[in-house]
Amino acid sequence: MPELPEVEHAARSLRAWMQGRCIVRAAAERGRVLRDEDPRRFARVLSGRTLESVERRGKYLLLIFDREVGLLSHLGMTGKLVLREAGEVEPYSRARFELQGGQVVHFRDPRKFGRLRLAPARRLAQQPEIAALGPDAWEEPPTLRSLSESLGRTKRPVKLALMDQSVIAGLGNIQVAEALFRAHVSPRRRADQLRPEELGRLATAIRESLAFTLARLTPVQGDVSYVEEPGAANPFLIYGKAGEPCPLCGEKLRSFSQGGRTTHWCPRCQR
DNA sequence: TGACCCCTGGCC
DNA sequence: GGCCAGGGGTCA
Repeated sequence: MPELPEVEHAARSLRAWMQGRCIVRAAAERGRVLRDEDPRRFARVLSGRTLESVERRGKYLLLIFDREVGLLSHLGMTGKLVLREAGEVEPYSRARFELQGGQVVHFRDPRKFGRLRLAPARRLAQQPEIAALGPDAWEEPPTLRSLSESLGRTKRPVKLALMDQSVIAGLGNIQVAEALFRAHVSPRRRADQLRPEELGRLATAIRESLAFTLARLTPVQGDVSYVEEPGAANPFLIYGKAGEPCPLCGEKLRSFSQGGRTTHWCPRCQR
């Protein structure tokens, strides 16, 4: 369930698995993931192509095949790219790329919130969803200056502003909660009322939180395990830990709803 | 800005 | 059986 670190990891995995390899056959099921795209066209356009490059912008993947065919991908809530041997059945596989030599890369997505869309390679970056993104939180890390400009424009709570992909691209519910905790800033604070020292701490905290999560996702193996999956230990500082003691002060961590999503925080550390 | 929707599985 | 879930989009 991907935020920037998981998508970055997916990009690295794709490069390791597919870059320079010929897709003997591509296929996809008709339905939400492909939206209005015809699966027959998907198969026709991508079969026989070679993956040339994979880029990440925010939570989107931009794949380029043979310099001309582009594929825009978003993993949604439950999307994941996995490498399997030929003939293995992959549950919830919505699309697959059969590689020369027998392996298969599946776009697995139980909840079908993910997306795959063909577009001319040349115009991938101009697709509306990509053009609407703010600076990438990892490639163009936020600074005191960039945050004071982007957050200074909105009266929304800082939690919601940081979740807005047009403000900063790549952060989701977990990374925002973790970064605000690291910065000692309350998620309820009005974005335009943060003091310079708080913005500076927040810029650092965002980079640290992303680096922390990304470090746990490497190295690339045959399969990609997300940081938090059913049964896995929760590696985060406060996310998903409401009711447990704060790792810094021991106060009980809390959660509440903000913009329809759960926000985790420490009422004593975050002001 | 908030409500609701898209989907399915896992957990209590 | 009901609630929850890290994504985005639309509508009033």
